[in-house]
Amino acid sequence: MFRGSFEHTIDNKGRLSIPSKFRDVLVGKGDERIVMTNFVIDGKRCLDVYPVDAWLHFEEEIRRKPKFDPRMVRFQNYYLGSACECSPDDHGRILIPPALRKYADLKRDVVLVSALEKFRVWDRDAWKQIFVEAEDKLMQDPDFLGDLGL
Amino acid sequence: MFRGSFEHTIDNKGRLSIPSKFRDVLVGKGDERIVMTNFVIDGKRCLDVYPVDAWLHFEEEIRRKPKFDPRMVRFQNYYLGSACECSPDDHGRILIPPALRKYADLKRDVVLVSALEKFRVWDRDAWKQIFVEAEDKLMQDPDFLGDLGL
DNA sequence: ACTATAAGTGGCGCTTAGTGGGAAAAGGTG
DNA sequence: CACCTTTTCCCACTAAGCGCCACTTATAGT
Repeated sequence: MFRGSFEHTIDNKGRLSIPSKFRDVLVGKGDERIVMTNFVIDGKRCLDVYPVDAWLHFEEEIRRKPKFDPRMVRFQNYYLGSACECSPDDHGRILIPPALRKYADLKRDVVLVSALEKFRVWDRDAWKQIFVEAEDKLMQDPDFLGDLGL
Repeated sequence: MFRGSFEHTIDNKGRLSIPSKFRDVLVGKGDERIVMTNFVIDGKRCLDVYPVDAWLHFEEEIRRKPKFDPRMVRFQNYYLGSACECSPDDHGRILIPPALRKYADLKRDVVLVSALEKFRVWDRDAWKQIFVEAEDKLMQDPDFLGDLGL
């Protein structure tokens, strides 16, 4: 399980260091390969990154579902269609394909944010907006927080 | 269960001593690891700190809930996304990640305040305000206090 | 009141994580 | 087949993290 958020930078060759705490999780699985694809939350684009085993498990679940539901076709086109597998180099860096980098508008400064069994990569400014909006909306809904035991 | 509040200082490397009374609780659990994340009360930001077992239990509850409710997505981004696990060094100090330190505006002087199964870390001035505000509002609501048997 | 013990704070130095850049290898194109 | 671009592997630099030791203040016991 990934935990925490980390500010890293993409160098001018398109390489991104995976935070060592995330890499530890991958090493623990005995397979450092990851799969990344595009995603969007609240109208803001980011990348979803899965350990390869979690991704395969996810694919398997998808395969069980009705294949010709038009929504499922769209989902496959969108989410599965862009998926890209890669392995970190010996410094724990991954090379983000230009298409995905462009999609999520990743320039230099990015944030890697845990999301349970996967993590996400955001442009730093976009993440800031997502974060403060989440903070605001949550604060305005004390009942919801109360239900969670906070 | 944590109890009490303690004024400590963060050294210039970002390390913070956990009060020995809090540490005793962790030692009693047989696992001194803690998980901290950001939180906000009455518009003032602080850190929530959980013993690792309490945090895992909490995560488990979250995982049961509907994953794609937008409020839950926001909550995951905000609360879980910033969560950071760490262990105290042999003097019982933890290193607070820069991002969290900045978030809660923790400079040098902080207060660690118990909150049942977890505790919170506040900038000392912010805590002062939270405290007197709580005092004021309570005094103006004698019925509420009466219900509590005070 | 004095001593002994523990708690909190500070600082040094080694290690490792994160980043950058150059050279070799691979792949694609005219 | 030669040339150019992209990827991969390597080496190097910097700064942050972490273990260790030392000092000071608080607490407790005689």
